[in-house]
Amino acid sequence: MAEGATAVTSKPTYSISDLAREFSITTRAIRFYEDKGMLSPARRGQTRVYRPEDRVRLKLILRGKRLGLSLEESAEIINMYDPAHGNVEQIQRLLDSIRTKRARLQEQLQDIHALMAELDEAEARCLENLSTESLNK
Amino acid sequence: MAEGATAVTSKPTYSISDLAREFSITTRAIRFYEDKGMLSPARRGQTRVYRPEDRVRLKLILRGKRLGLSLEESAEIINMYDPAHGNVEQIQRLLDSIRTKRARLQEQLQDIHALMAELDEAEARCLENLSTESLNK
DNA sequence: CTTGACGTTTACGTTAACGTAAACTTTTGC
DNA sequence: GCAAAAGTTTACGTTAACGTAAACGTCAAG
Repeated sequence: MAEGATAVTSKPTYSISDLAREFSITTRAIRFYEDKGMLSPARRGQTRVYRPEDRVRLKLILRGKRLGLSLEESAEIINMYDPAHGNVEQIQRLLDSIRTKRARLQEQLQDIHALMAELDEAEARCLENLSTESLNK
Repeated sequence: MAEGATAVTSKPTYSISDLAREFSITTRAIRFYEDKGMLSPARRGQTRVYRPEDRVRLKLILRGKRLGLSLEESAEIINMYDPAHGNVEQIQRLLDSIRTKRARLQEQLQDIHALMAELDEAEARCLENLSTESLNK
């Protein structure tokens, strides 16, 4: 089961270690995300069978991690993609959390730009030091 | 000691709770950062006295947190601001880690833009649902 | 037919980043 | 001058996010 494709015409499936390899994580982590209700792969007997939608969800989880989100926060975001969300109040609260997330992302953008500028300076100082260092030889 | 300024002409100082209030964290957290070697405020007797440089360091720590960095990663970045870094090898390794950090920040930028786009879509779907919902009344 | 690669569940261990509490001293407002 | 507020150290508790290990099933290859 090196490649998960059953037929080129149908949707591909993946084993747990396929996904683990692709994203450089452990199978333990993937099962952990399932325990947390963030993944619910199909089963062939006992064995987990992942479909493209599961793979996308996993990608979203990992993107969240790269952004420093907790699994719970990622779960919240992923649930935003869901079909319908019942009543008006629920939708309002969803809108709220969307806007809150956006605000936090804006903050992160500022932080990243600031930090990048400082990395530039630090790099410049390094190069400076390297050149003066070579003069001492 | 409501305001930390001893004299307007000299550099201001801050108590631990001044900083805790300003950044909405606990004094426990601040002492914890000190335990980790990330802060080393002056002392007046037993009492910690923070100077502007300490405050800046704290800001850098918190910015790191917003970006999902571990305290260790933040410490590494903060140390990049230090005066001289000895020999050429050290500087080379510093340059390496600067470039690695930059790459990770670029990743984060991509992730943020992607996520923001998806938040836009999610918001649109919400508003859509709200309008169709109101028709059902 | 057994070995090895892959899968499963269950459960205890670990690390980071603090929270919480106790027990005590020091400073400050009135 | 004394209670309340703020400071200190020491130490155990907690949560998230897995790691690690045990103990077992399954199936294709040699």
